[in-house]
Amino acid sequence: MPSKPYHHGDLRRALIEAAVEIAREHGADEVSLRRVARHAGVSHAAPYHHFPDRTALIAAVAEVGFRALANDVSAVERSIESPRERLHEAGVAYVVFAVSNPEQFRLMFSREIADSTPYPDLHAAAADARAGLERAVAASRLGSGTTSEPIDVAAAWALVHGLATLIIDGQLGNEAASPEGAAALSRAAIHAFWSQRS
Amino acid sequence: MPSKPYHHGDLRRALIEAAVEIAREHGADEVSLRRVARHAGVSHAAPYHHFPDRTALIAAVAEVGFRALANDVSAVERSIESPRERLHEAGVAYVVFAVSNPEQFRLMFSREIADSTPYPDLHAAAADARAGLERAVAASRLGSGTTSEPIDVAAAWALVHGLATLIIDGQLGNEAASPEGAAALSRAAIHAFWSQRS
DNA sequence: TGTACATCAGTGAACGCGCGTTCACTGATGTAC
DNA sequence: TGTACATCAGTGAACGCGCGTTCACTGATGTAC
Repeated sequence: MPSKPYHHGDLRRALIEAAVEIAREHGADEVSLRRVARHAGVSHAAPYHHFPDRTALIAAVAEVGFRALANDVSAVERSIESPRERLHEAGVAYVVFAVSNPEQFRLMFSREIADSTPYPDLHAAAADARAGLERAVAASRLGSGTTSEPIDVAAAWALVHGLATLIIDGQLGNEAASPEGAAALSRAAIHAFWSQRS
Repeated sequence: MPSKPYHHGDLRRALIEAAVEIAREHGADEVSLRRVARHAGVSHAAPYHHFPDRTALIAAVAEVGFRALANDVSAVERSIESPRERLHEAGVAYVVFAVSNPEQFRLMFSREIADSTPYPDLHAAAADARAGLERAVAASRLGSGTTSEPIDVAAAWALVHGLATLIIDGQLGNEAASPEGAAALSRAAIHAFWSQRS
């Protein structure tokens, strides 16, 4: 166990974790390759052996985030029976994830990787997360006979994404900034739309 | 009419317009004080006679944006009679504004000015825009007897803000990227939630 | 089991860049008398 | 109407900064024989 091994061992993973930590502590804007390398205790050129450029690192961080989000949403799916309730709680889980990991959430939707086609793994992870929401919408039969399903997915996604975005941008007050507050607020907002439906 | 007057005349306004143009053409991230000054044809130190720092310029740009948004939403208010319809179209106007001015919209909600207290004019403009939505929600009696009004405002805001954000981030497909497409999509999404209400 | 060698994963110096901000300055404008 | 002077709104040089990226390099590891 040498104190300073020349080879890191799993630098790729360490860099991603460092990026997540820097985002959490200093904001998503502060995630630079040099800073990430510094945080991981490695020279600033080392990351280039693992990522072709800065954007690739961001994409890897976002990928991890989408996998965690998909996981959180799926956990709800497995634990609740009523399809309607399941949709509601999947939405709450989405918002709670964002509020619990605001800077990672920002990274996941940052412009730099808005086009995920160069990053197939990221693309797949994002699609998985979205698929969870789609399943919940489909099972709950949110739409009437006249509304098509894609629009229902878009509407449901927009609601929870809007809640998440507004809360982490501080636009809905401080009470909503905690995971518990966010859950309560988003649950109430979801019910404001859906409570009177049959 | 000298070709290069030493004094600009209305540099403050010109700088704000330059910032809007740079955002539109190159993205909100590209708006720097030096670039804005360059675009306005003025030395890079000149802006400091009109704005104490970079953030103050961003705040001024956001203020203009919020005033335009409030104006668009209010225009709907005056032109539609049915309160329910009015709320829907106010929401559509919100999304259409965002899609028509995506980079300015981004600037309006950028983290740098998330706390608007140091910028009273910005704060007031943002409050005005929000008030328009609040009036529309109140008039439409969105909530039932059991849901309180603030949560209805939050829910309505979240829905349209989510639509706006997802569309300008390219997450809802290319058809939604045009103002017409965005209007159609957001109208459909709003109806997906509200069409079956009494 | 040992050795030669290819490959891999680091290092550290260097590049050029644009940025925000400060400073001493100067030209233009407005005002008091 | 003219003049002295304060104030205002520009200029351009300079500061230090962190960034992404490239490069020649070197230490460590793995593999063929």
